[in-house]
This record gives sequence, C-alpha cells and structure tokens, in this order.
Amino acid sequence: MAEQHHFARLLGANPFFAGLGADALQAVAGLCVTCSLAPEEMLFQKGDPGDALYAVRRGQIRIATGTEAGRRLTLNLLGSGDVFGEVALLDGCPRTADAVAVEPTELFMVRRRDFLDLLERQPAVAVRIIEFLCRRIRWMSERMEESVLLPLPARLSRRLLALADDYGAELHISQEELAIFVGATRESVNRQLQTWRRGGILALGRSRIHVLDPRALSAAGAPKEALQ
Amino acid sequence: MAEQHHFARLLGANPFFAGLGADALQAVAGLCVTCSLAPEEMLFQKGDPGDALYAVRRGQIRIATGTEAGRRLTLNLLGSGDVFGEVALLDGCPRTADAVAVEPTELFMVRRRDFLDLLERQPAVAVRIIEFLCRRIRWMSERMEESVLLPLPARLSRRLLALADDYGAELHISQEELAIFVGATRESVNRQLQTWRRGGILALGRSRIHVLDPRALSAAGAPKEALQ
DNA sequence: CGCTTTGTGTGACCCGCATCACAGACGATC
DNA sequence: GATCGTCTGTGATGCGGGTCACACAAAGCG
Repeated sequence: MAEQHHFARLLGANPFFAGLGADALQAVAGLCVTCSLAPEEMLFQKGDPGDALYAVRRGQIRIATGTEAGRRLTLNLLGSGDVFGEVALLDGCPRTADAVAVEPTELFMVRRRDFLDLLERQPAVAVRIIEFLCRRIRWMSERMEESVLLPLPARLSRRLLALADDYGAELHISQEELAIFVGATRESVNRQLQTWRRGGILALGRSRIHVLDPRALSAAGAPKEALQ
Repeated sequence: MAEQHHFARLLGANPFFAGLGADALQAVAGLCVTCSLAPEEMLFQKGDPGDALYAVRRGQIRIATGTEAGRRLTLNLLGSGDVFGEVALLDGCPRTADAVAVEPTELFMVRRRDFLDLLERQPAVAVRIIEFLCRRIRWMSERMEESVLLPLPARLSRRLLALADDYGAELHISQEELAIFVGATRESVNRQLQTWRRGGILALGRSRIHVLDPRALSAAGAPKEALQ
C-alpha cells in the first residue's frame, strides 16, 4: 500500500500521467507490476510485440539499435521517473528498438490491455499523451539535425551537457557508451575528451566524466557556427 | 460547396482525420482556409508560433532546417494529401523547422483555435492523432538510425526507393535537393547516381531520376550488411 | 595475491566524403 | 538564336573520423 502511494506519486510527477486526479493515479498504480533487471539484462528487443508501458523506478535503461554488421547506436538513456515504450503500446506495432538495463534496475510496468481500458475510462489522459508524444517528436527532430549537421565535438558537447543536466555534473558513463550514444567510436570520443580535459573543461576517470566548466563546454560545442 | 465536399474527401483519406463521421469531416472542412504558395515561397520558419495545421492540396512542401553556417537539411518532402505542422499546433510551442513550397502549391489550413475547439467537441479525434503521432515517431526514429549508421549509398538507395514509392518511378527532383535530403553534397550524390546509371539501375535527366530497377537498387543499398 | 577483465590513452594508417574548381548541357527568356 | 541561369558530370585535394594495434591502469575474483 505504501508501495502504491509511492508509485502513484512517481507517476503523478511524470508528464505522461500529469493531470490525472489522485484517484485515477491510484487506479493506474493498481494496474502496475514491478519488475527488476540485472545489468545488461534485456527487457525487450526490436521486433517484439509492444504489449506494455514502462516507467523507471530506479536504475537506468538504454534504448538502442544496431546493424547486423555490429555498428550500434544508443537512442536514449532513461533514468528514474522516465516513461518509455509508449509508441509500441499505443499503436500496437512491434518495438523499434531494444531496451536493456545499464545497471541494476527496477521498473513499473502497465500491460497494454489495462492501459487501453484506462484510456477509455479517462479520456483526459489522451491529451496528456498527445503532449508527451509531441515532446518526444521535438526531441528526436533535434537529435536528428544534430547527428546529420554537426561534427563530433559539437555532438559530444551537447550530449554531455544534456546528461549533466539530467544526472548532475558527475557522470558515470564509460567512453564506449558515450561513443555509441553520439554515433562515433570510443577512440574519437576519447581524443576529444582529452583535449577538453587539457583545457580544464572536464575531469576524467574510469567510467567517470566530471563536467567542470559547462559554459566553456557549451562554447566548445559551437565553434564553427560561432565564428561565422 | 463542391469545394468543401472535395476537401472533406481529401481529409477523410488522411490518417489524421480518418474515423471521423462524414458530418464531422464537413465541420472540419468548414474550418479550413485555402492558401497558395509560389515556388520557393516560405510558409513558416523555425521559431514561428505554431498557430495552424496544414494539408497539401496540390504541389509539394519541403520541411527543412540548417545551421547558420549554411549547411542545410531537408527533413521531409510532403505531397498531395499529406498533413503537417501538427506538433507545433498541438503543443503550442514554436515551429522546429521551416516549411517552403517546392513548386506552385495549394494548402488547406486550420487555425489552432478552431482545431482545439473541434478536438474538444470530438474526443474521438484524439485517438487518431495519437496514432498519427506514433507513426511520425517511428518514421523519424528509422530515419535517424539510417542517417547515423548507414553510409551514403545505403541512405541514398532507401530515400530513392521511398520517393519512388510515394510518387512513382519517375522522380523529378534535382540532385542538389536529393543531396540535402540524405545529408550529403550534390557531388557525392551525383557520383553514386552515376555508378547506378552505369549499372542500368537508374536513368538520369535534368531534375529527373527514373528508377528502372528497384530490386537492384534495394540490393545496392545494403551490401555491407548483406555480405556478412 | 596473481590473473583476468574492463576501461582508458595514443599512435599509424586509411577511407569516405566534403571541398574546390571547372566544363559542358539543357531550358528559359528576350 | 544569343544569352544567362540552373543543373549535371568529374577531376584534384584534403580532412574528419573510422580502423587497427598496442601499452597501461583500475577493478573484480579465484
């Protein structure tokens, strides 16, 4: 019960369910199942039927894809409170990417049927969902522009700043992880991080990146365009 | 009046409004204003308030962005029957990209206020919108993966096949346009098209690309992965 | 405590694609 | 039909970043 109250609060804080009454939140909370994952454990993969919606309770989830040739790409990293898996849930089509736990992770899960029932009984939820989807579209279109138009230093700078914004200046992520997140190789990422470290912008450690000077990092991310 | 019936049919054929009753469609049609654009005329640009939803009646619209440094990127090309501008309309935030007419174009336009009123009176529309947004998210995530993971020939092949699918095997698009659509330069695109022309896969002309052998083109687009 | 595993730091080399620079070729416009 | 602007075709050259190949350091683990 305390469990469910905690849960309802967590959901209420999330834009996906914001605007529901306390009672409705309790109802949603009642539909949820928790589930936990070990590091590197896969929750679902590309092509699976989208039969559930998830929210991160604790830990971190990586949404990723790759080619058969082994090239990989992280589409997003999700932390506590983030909701994911909504697209496949809403349109009933297969998942477009894999979801893997980065660290020991606990999730809340709502099954498709239960969620659609709720949606029918609470039409106000639809509006929230629309807003949520719009936010996601904007985020994707931004990332898409970045990845096509900007060179590695700019992409890296922005991703680091975004991560620092979400998780604080002390990031614990390996350079390998970071590389497949910005669509580059570990070596290239390492070289760029080194020049920033030498400039006093970052401090580096094993699976640790400390953003010391966000302003300078931000400036370093837009030199080509700034100069003209 | 015949005008409005034509319009209502066009809207009904579009997933955005599919599922509305004939009367509802008439109501929407009544809200619409038509507007026409000359080639290269700008409908809206990045940062503008999103105060309307559009549907292409005739012609072609390019959705694009770019950096201050002059690098450009076409995000989408929309033809007759396509709906666009829905994100800014729905969440009330500024446009994330420019919309420009490629050729002489006529549009239908619904103003934000009118549309939100409709949405309130016809809650069933919300579900359609959700599906529409989901489709868009899937499309974007696919394009995003492509642009990061695939080399130019693969990206080009896929874009050509997609265009041929929408507009028929006879594409009339300049190589420059095509280049900024796949995130490359005209020169690189030209060289790739030439090798395909020499292979009998394409025929080329001034602002004209004829896809002669879609199968071969599709195969040419995935060599690296296919070989292994 | 060695031994392995996982992550970092760096050099050498190469390749895809951008950049730069022209030379036609086709369509419009008068 | 001469002229001009847009579009195509192609070479030369350069650079960002991918690939390969190690050396080393820090964390697990018997």
